[in-house]
Amino acid sequence: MENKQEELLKRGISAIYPSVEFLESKLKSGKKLTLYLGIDPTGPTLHLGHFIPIKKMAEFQKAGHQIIILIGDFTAMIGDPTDKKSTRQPLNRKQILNNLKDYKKQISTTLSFKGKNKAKIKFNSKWLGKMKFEDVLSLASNMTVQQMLERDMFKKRMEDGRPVSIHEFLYPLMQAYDSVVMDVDGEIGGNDQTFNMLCGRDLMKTLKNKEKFVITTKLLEDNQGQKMGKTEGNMVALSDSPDEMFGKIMSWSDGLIISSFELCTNVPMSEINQFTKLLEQGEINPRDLKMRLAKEIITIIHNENKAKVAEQNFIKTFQKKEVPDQIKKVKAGVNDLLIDVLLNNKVIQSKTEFRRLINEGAISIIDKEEKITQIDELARPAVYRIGKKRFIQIEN
RNA sequence: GCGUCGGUACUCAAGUGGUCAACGAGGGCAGACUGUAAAUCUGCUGACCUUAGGUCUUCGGAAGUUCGAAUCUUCCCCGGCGCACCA
Repeated sequence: MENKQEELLKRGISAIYPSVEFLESKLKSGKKLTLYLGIDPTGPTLHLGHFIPIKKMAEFQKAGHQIIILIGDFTAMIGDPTDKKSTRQPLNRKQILNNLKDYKKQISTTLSFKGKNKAKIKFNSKWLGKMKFEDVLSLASNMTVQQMLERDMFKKRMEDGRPVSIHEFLYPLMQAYDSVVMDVDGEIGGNDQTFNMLCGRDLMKTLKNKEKFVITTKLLEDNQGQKMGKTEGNMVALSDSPDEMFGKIMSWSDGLIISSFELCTNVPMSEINQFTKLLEQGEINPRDLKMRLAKEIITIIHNENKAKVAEQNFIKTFQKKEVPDQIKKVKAGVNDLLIDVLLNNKVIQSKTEFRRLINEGAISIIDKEEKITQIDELARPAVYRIGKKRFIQIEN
């Protein structure tokens, strides 16, 4: 029991405000706490970065606390300025609704939306969308420009002579107001959200005289502190197939292994510490550890069986250089050109890309180990490999 | 409102009349190497073609000057900075 609490308050945690002791006393009181995680539906898929706080939420849920997932369908229209160098393109309502369509499905593998203590989903357009301008004004009077300017990224943009819009100033305020309306005890989020979440803490104190606690989770980063962003291409999306996840995780740099184990799996910390030692002493091949990592993550997001299958596929495809079990199959006419078939099926972006790939010797027929060198190559029934990762089976 | 500087490809960022499909960096793609990687090295990275070449479309928008414009002119849109305005 004591152990669980320690896990809850330490594992994957970056900081706790106002203090760890404060939260501990809250937990000890035995009261059921309400805490929330805000997600802005800025894209259709959630990724591993979202997963980390979600997983932490799940731990609290298991401990009997009330969990709220707040979909920032209103705030998403403005866009969180965090980490953005320039003003974000506002999203329209339709795009937002489309984005959040599958969120619940993607989250439900981790959090429970069923049973006694089910997680709730709320939308902040419900209250933010109804505010009158005067409501906004009185809310805005609780925060100063100076407070906003404390934000590095605003400061930096000003120094660089880049625009900072008023509506972006309002973003942290809106997020802060979410806390107040929902009257939560605490909030969880990635440590890049610290500023926004602390604004909520301040506002809660001002308006409700209540101490909201804030838990920030660590971000995925390698041992050199390099942040793993979704722009880096290998960010695992929660909607990825097990095979895709496995491949992506295996291509992570080794430095990411330990922190990923801590943040994304349920492997006990004692075991993870053991891994650290083994790695340092070179007594274990990082590849094997990564395979374990991939399996653990896929088990949580999908299930154990799928994780095993994904592992088998990976071994088959990459270690033994065989073709994966499930590849895209496409029908083609006898006289169709390969270039057209690939283009029509969006395996390649343009004919020019095809030419490039051919020049690079990247396209080949698997069985015959034959490289395609002609642009007017016919689409023969065979399994083609394009580069390392793309496969397509053409049938007549 | 006045003045001034600026808006360049996925991102950042050079270029200021022809040698510009546009230097460089990041990202992406491909090849070599490997542990599947990462790092490193090499090549590619607007589109279309009969491909060491050609054609077309791009440098905020529109019109113009010119044999020729991302580069010059005019107007417009959008931003930064300074000044003014502060009823």
